Amino acid sequence: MASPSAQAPRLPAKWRKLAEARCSEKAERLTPARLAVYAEMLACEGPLSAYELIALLEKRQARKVAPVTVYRHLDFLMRVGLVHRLQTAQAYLPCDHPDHPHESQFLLCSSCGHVDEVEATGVEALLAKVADQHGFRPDSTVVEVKGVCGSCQG
Amino acid sequence: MASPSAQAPRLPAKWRKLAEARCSEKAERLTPARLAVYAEMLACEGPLSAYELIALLEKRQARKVAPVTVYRHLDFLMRVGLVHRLQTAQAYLPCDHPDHPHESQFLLCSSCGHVDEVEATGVEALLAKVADQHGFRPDSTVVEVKGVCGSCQG
DNA sequence: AAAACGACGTTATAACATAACAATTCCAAG
DNA sequence: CTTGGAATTGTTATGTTATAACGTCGTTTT
Repeated sequence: MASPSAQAPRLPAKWRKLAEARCSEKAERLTPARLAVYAEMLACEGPLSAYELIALLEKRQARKVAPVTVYRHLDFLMRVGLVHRLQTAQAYLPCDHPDHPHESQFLLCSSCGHVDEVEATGVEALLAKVADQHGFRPDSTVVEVKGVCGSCQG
Repeated sequence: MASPSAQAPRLPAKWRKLAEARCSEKAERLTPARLAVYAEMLACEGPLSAYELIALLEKRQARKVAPVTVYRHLDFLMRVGLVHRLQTAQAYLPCDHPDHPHESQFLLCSSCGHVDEVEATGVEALLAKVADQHGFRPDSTVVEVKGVCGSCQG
């Protein structure tokens, strides 16, 4: 039988601890399968489509992985705040600082594909103000900026 | 043969003028097929998925409409700035004020489905500033806020 | 007129996501 | 400890969204 390391990439203790913390906060269970998906995403260093993730998991685990399985794990990881969905890219990205719940803004480089997750002070407040001016009560916000990152500007 | 009004909903002169203006600015051709799609979207008063739009067009024109056809027309309409795509809803919406090019923010009511397109001063500027602080050169932005609109709050 | 280009039709397929239901595992209450 | 309920996972199928590839037609440009 294969060793555990063949089942999932190494997950640094720091991230595992954070994951456990987020789950116990919400009384959610961090199962091996869920952890394996999270670890795979962290190992990848960048956004992944659901089907790219399926391909990686199938390679890693040497068996078929049904789409619905991965979507369920992704739903879980988003529910507990460990993963974000990039709405403009139909892709998923591990949260950069899962130590606290938050709304983020994303800077997507159209040249290299890198995504920077930032938590800019003022953005959420401004959007809340704008919503209020229109009599709108906001629940969640999506802010994604496409452009060219510093490294890709000659 | 059917009258023209059976082929497309009535499109107020004002909107047609604006559409023509936007197209000539960009040296794009406003063909009858493109106009028909735009008119259908305006007649609907709300966001439509591509396939909902296909269904409406098929009913209106009494013939099959291939998805690729509608997607091409949508691409065109977005290119000239007459239509926006709601990234969080995979849906399309005619621009509320196509008299000038702009970036918008969208307020999506999760209760009634209404979408308010607003052009809040400061939002784009703030996002530009945030991007700059990260050495990022922005090309386009997506801002979508989910919540409950005024009418739906008891 | 010929070449180049853009628009549109047609067929097929790729990519993304969920429904429905069965089987299993986990955990808490009795 | 065992039993019952709830959450998780497996399996199969299907629904939804979007694009690829290629041909034809019509207009514009040379």
